[in-house]
Amino acid sequence: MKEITTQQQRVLDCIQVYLNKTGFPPTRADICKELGFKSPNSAETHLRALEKKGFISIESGTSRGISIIGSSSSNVEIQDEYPVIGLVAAGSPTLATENIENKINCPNNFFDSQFDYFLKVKGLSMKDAGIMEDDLVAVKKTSEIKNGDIVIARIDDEVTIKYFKRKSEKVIELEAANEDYKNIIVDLEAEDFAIEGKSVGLLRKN
Amino acid sequence: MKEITTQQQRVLDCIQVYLNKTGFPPTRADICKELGFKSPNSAETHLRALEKKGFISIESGTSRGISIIGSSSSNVEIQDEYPVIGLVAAGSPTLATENIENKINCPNNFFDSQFDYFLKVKGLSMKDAGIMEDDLVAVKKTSEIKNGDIVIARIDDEVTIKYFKRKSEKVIELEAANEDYKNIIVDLEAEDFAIEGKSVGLLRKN
DNA sequence: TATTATACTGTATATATATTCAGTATTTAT
DNA sequence: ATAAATACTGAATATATATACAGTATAATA
Repeated sequence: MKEITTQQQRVLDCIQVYLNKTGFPPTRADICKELGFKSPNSAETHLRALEKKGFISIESGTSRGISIIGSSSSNVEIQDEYPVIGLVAAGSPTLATENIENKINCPNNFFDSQFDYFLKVKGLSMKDAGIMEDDLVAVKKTSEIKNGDIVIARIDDEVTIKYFKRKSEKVIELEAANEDYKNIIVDLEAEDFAIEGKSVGLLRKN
Repeated sequence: MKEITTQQQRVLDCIQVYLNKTGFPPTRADICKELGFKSPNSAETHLRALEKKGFISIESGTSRGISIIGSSSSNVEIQDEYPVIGLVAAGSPTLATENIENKINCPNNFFDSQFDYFLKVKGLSMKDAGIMEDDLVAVKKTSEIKNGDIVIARIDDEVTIKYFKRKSEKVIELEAANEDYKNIIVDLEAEDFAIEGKSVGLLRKN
């Protein structure tokens, strides 16, 4: 992407604003009116410059045939709705309607990794990892877990959030980040154990 | 919103698909071509029906002047761009371009209160409040502060994030949430003190 | 120094496009 | 039983719009 001049930026912004306001792109005349140009050719030449530099594409012979490249339809950021699920002591954090406390809109690339839902944390077992009561942990449903990951794990019917540490082929330690809580040793052969997902981010509303 | 017929739904879908593909709405002729109609009036009457039922709006006398109501542009939630500012030991966290590390898109009602920027935290002075190194604190520029609020304060040229506690008319205590750090007593008459804002939320990217 | 890019005004025009009018037919309410 | 809504074809037209052409002027580049 080449350099953009001040005037070209104004034209580009004008297109975006017009799109946000009306839902369709402006004509040359619309741009002139908005930016105070007196000739449609002023808009035309700026549009051609923006096209040449790769900021927009222009469909030839088409009214309002302007589209901003890397924006809107071919959206970089897609806004999605994510459910907030309460961390209940018993039972899996399922996405069933009755478990959904509310929903939060945020871009789907908001955290470094894709995620599936927010988990509302109860208790202070991960206090030293900076995870406090009522914090919303962004959970990605996955079983690809590394040592040191913060996981949402289920043992029998109990769900917890803890650090993951593999001790051996058949033993996993779930480590709390609070000395008041004790770690959990899981024998994979003796217990019903499952990884619900892992934390990829955190959100706190004061 | 009234009932929609099968054909009207096809036209509505066609508009959406065309928008996603090109970035601008279709003409009557475009719709005909896509759906196999042989007269532009076929599209016209469907469009008028969709308008009457409140699914779209049509700008009179305007080419491609169709916008889908309750979609994209007329979004209920407004997505905004917020700068991320590094917490530097010296100097105010100004919104000058050179201080902006990057930008984050999120809805403007994301936290319970409006905010102005994200502050990237350095150090662990607020560890026990669940604020860790590199966490992004959503800061609202305000001087309306209550005791117990987490504030971004400046003393002379040093900026810190601490709990706010008013000791007397002219003395304020800035309290750390980490026993390894000592609290700061500010004499308002002796020092150059300012509240840059307060924390209204937190964001952490793992 | 010549050339290219930027930044405009002003006029003109082919055509892309919305929109109306005249029909026909079927289905759904009243 | 009649009106209204749906679902089309087909033709006509006023105008909205892209786009080319003719200029002028300044700044940047080679």
